[in-house]
Amino acid sequence: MQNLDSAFSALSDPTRRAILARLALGETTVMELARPFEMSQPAISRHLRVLENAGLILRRVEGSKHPCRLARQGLDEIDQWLEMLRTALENNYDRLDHLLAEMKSPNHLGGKDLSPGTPTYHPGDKDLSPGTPTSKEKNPHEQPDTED
Amino acid sequence: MQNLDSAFSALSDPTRRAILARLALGETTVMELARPFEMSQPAISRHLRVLENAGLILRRVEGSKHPCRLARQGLDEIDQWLEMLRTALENNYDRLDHLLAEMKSPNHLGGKDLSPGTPTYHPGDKDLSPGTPTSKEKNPHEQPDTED
DNA sequence: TCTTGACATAACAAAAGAGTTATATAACAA
DNA sequence: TTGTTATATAACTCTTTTGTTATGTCAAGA
Repeated sequence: MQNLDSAFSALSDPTRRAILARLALGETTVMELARPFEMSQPAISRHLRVLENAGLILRRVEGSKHPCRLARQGLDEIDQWLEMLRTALENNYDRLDHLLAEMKSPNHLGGKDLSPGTPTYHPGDKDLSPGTPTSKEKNPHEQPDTED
Repeated sequence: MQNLDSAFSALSDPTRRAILARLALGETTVMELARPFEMSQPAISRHLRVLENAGLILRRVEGSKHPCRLARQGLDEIDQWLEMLRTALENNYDRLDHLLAEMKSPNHLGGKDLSPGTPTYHPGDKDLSPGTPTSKEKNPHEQPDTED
C-alpha cells in the first residue's frame, strides 16, 4: 500500500512529529501550529498537507480558520504493519540459526514457546512474504512488497 | 531523538519494508535479500545500511557472508513514540471542541473517561511534548518536539 | 597462487524533499 | 468597499535520497 510510504515518510520529519505532538494536546489552527517554529507559514502549511495525505490528521474549515486534529487512519495502518515486526521479534523468527538449532534438538516437536494466541509466522511461510519472493515476471519497475 | 528520523525514514521505503518482511521470516544474507528485487546489489547494500543505522536490523560477519536479522531497538523507539499518538486518539484529546463541550457540561468535575493509569494531556498545557510531559526549558530556536 | 563469490564503497545522475518569497483567495472587520 | 487575517498555491533553490556502474576487499576453492 502506497499509503504506508506516505505515513512513515510523514513521521520521519521532526517538525511534523512536533506538530502531531501538539495536536495530541488538542485540535488547533494552522497559525497556532506554526507559531512555535521559526519557519514560514507556507512551510507549515505544506507539512500539514503531508500529514493529511498520510492520513495522520484531518482538517475542517471553520470560517477563515482551518482547525486540524489527529486522525487514526494513518496510525492504524502503520500499527498494523509494525505488528508483523513485533511478532517476528517476540518469537525470535529473526534468528534463523536459533530456529535451526531448535529443529535439530530431540524434542523439536513440542514447538517453541509460542503462546497459542499469537499469530504464527513460520519461516518459510509464503504468506508473510515480501510479495512473491520467487516469481517476478512483470513490470520491470515493480518492487515486491508486503503492502500491495 | 534524531534516531526517530532515521527509523521512520527507513520504514518509508517499500523496498526496505520488504526487506524487513523477509527478515521476519528469518535471518538471511545480503544476496538472499537482494534476489527478489530487480535492483543492483549495491542498492540493496545501501538499503541495509540505512536499516542498520535506524536500529532496525543487525549484521554479523560469518566468513564471506553477512547475515542480517531484525533488531528491536528501532522498533521499540518507534513504538514508544507512537504510543503518545495512540493515547491521544484513544482519549480524544485530538478533539478540542469535544473537550470544551465537556468542560461546560454540569458534571465536568467527574473528569472524562480517562482511565486513571493513562498519562494526562491537557489541552492548553504549555508543554507540547508528550514524550517528556513535564519539564522542558529549551532554547528559543529549538523545535518543540518529543524526541530531543 | 589464481579465481570466484559475497559483499562494501565511491562517484555520479536523476528525483524527491524541505524551505523561501511572492501571490492568490476567502472570511472578517471597519 | 477596503484593509487585514488566515491559509493555500506557485515558482524556485538547495540538499538528500536512491539507483547505477565501476571497483576494491576478503574468504573460500581449485
